[in-house]
Amino acid sequence: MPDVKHFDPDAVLEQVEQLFWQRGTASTGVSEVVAVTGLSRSSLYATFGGKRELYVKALRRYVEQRSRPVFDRLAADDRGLPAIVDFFDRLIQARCTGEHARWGCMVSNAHAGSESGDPEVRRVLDLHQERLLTAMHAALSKARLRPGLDLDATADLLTLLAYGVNLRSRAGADPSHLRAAVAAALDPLRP
Amino acid sequence: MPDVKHFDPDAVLEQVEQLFWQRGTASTGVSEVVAVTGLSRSSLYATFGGKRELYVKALRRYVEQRSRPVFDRLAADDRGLPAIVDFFDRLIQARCTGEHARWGCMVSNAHAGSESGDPEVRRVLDLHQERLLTAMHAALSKARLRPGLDLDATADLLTLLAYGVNLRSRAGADPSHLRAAVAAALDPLRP
DNA sequence: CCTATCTTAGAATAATCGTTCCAAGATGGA
DNA sequence: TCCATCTTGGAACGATTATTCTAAGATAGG
Repeated sequence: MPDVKHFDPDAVLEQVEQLFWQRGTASTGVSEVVAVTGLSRSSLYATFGGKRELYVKALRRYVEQRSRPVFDRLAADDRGLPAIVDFFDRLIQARCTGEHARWGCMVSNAHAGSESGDPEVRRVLDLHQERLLTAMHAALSKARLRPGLDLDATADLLTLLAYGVNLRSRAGADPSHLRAAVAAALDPLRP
Repeated sequence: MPDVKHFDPDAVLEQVEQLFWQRGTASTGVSEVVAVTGLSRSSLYATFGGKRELYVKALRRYVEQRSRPVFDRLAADDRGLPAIVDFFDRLIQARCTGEHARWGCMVSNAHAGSESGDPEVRRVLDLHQERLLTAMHAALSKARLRPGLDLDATADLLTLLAYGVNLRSRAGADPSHLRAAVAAALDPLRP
């Protein structure tokens, strides 16, 4: 039997994900990927393909490993509006402090870059959007809300708000302002 | 007296602005700038400096020539909520149809890219944000609103919503969904 | 221990990057 | 018309880009 890989592909993919997340794909060279991962170019290309495929795989990993658990928690939370408040609190916390502060959201970043022209990337963006929308809708449907409220439109609104938070947090937005804006969106929903 | 320029610098800057707006700075080469403008590299560098300064100048032009008039109109509109409805209608129209459809907003795009790390770029982003916030606040302050509403927080919310619209429009978001989301944000403001 | 088969390190590739340079061309006051 | 002074076209620059290739190293069944 032949030789086996001398590294864990998913651990490497996580490093690559963080690199592309923080700095984008267009302004990150393969040399930097090599430097960060410690892999040789041969191993990199043999395992993941070219730079484009590497980026798509890293983006997919972000959606599955980072976004998915958060969306699932939101969808499964039965508390109603507090579930949504919690979602935004955690979002703002993650975007403004800690390890990934001021990195924004990798998917939101992909929207604005030239990578969004790639059909394969676009499909990942749409998947992300649809999942967030669905989770938000589920959480909303379990809340006691002001009568006559349009659930679909409100879910759309809160989803767009999340994208706005992601974007502005990258430019150093004040977390307390972000929290106040979220409160302004959620307060009028109450009966 | 020496020779004079054989071109109109602002007309060229507009072409460059559109190039960077649509494709971003990291994935647009100086060769493409040369190709689109018809200028020689000498003239380009003598007039605008290097690529970075060219991008910043193009971004500044966007903020002054594209955003500013729209924000001014919003701030000067005395109709109250209809002024804000109008702002978002025009925004969604511009982002989803016509000449610049699916380009997003150059400033929003800059948020997500690596260019947002540049302090000079950051200052332009902050200026844009502050102007939009101020205009939104002015328009809100002239509206008949539900009592007890937090004007500052609501202005923050609507500003973030605009960024969300900008982002999602680039990925082909359905304009009618965007309009419904905006309506969901504005409806509960009414008394 | 041998060897078929894979992985690895790193040199080499051609293309493109942003920038500079120089000679030729254009300008308008003297 | 002459000329000092700027602009212009385009070649040239070294650095960096993504990708490929080759030779050496590692592996595990026979």
